[in-house]
Amino acid sequence: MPAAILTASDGLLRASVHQELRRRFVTGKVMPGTTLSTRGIALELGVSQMPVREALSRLAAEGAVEIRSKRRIVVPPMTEGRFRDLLRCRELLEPEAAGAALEHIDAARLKKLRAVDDALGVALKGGDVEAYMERNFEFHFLIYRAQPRPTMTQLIETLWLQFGPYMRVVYGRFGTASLVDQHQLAIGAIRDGSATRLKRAILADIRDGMGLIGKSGFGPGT
Amino acid sequence: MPAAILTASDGLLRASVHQELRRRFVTGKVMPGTTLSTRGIALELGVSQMPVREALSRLAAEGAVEIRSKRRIVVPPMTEGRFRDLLRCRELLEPEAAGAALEHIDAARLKKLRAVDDALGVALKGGDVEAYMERNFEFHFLIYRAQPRPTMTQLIETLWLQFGPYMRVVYGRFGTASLVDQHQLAIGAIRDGSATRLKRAILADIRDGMGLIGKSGFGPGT
DNA sequence: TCGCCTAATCTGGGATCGCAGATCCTTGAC
DNA sequence: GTCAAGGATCTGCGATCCCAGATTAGGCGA
Repeated sequence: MPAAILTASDGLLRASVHQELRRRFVTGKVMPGTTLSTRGIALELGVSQMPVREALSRLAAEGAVEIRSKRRIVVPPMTEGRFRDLLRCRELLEPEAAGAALEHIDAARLKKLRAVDDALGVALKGGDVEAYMERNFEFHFLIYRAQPRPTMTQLIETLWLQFGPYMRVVYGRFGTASLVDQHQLAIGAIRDGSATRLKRAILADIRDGMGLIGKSGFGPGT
Repeated sequence: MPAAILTASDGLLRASVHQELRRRFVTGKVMPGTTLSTRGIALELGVSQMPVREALSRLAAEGAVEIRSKRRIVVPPMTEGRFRDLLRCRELLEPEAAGAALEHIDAARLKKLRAVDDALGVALKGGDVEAYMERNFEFHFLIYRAQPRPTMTQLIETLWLQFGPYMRVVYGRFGTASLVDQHQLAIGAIRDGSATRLKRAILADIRDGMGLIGKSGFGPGT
């Protein structure tokens, strides 16, 4: 049952596939430890194996999937070491990106940010994990992508690609109820044009996730 | 004339091809504006188009090559905006990576660093641009890779992948004579275990390159 | 001699085929 | 009932084929 048939109308088929898989990763629609197969995804998406192969190859390059020995493509389980590593990179890059983006956030984008944050709040209260992750992704990258230059944003995306599946597990285990909406602070900082406060809000938001992780631990089931 | 025939003995052919192309980029063996062809590289490396395609696809994902419209894969020319963007990321990540790596650099690695720096000094004096770039890459990543966790190093590698071709142009235009060997300061800082001085040395080394760029400009020929 | 149009060629992208190896399930022996 | 062995099957990877489109060069007309 092809849930989402991709067509070549978008241009490059491989790009569509990559985009679709990427979306699934950052929004936590795949779980760590899952094994993926080119043929399976190809069937599901209604395309040939070829574009799927190249998309998975790219995801492997970005560290989102791991190609074990042969014949097995898995979403790597999170370990404490890898988690700390990724977190350190996020703490380094994301506040910086937000600070650089600040001056490029116009009124229209700020309005969109508020709208996304509203939707995020609803998902948060309702305990809708998937919606929360989608909105959260949208919120952060609305900020980062405001920068005219994309390099740093691309680096951050590869980090989210690796975090996504694991965050989904953590949220699924603990729910989103205990999350504080740090985004309000970010919006306030943007409104006031304060880079310092914006950076601090982003940092706090990142570390909020870490709080949950600390309670969760890194069992083999993750 | 197949300068380097790759065989599947290494394991995955696509990985070998990717590695080989990657090496060419970071050491500046390809020039900005060059067009690459899958068939051409496949012939040169003695492999089929397929591994080359996937390798180029990965390089495109990493920003090292650009797939224009259709039928053209080019090494993107450097622009001032892109350059500043990449530079900012390097300034942010590389000193941090070096600082984190410091405690993991043992005597053996330090000895290797000195050896590489010696070879680098020879290349610098002799004006051998290619050798200089190879040694320079080796030097930096001997430090960064000392970290037990690879994420930050991988991010930095994608930056070098984009810088490499352009640095080659700059060095080719101005020579390496005017470069100061900042690496001695780095080695001294490592010997003394001073993270602060190490970070400063790395930052200075990065900005040294920028000095040349400032004199070079971003003509359409780049 | 110059310019435009067309055809041949070369490109990348997708589909399909074949292979080697790993996994898994069945079946048979104890 | 249990366990192991062997085959069937499914996997990813590389090779090859084919197609649409873009580039280019050559030829024809003015």
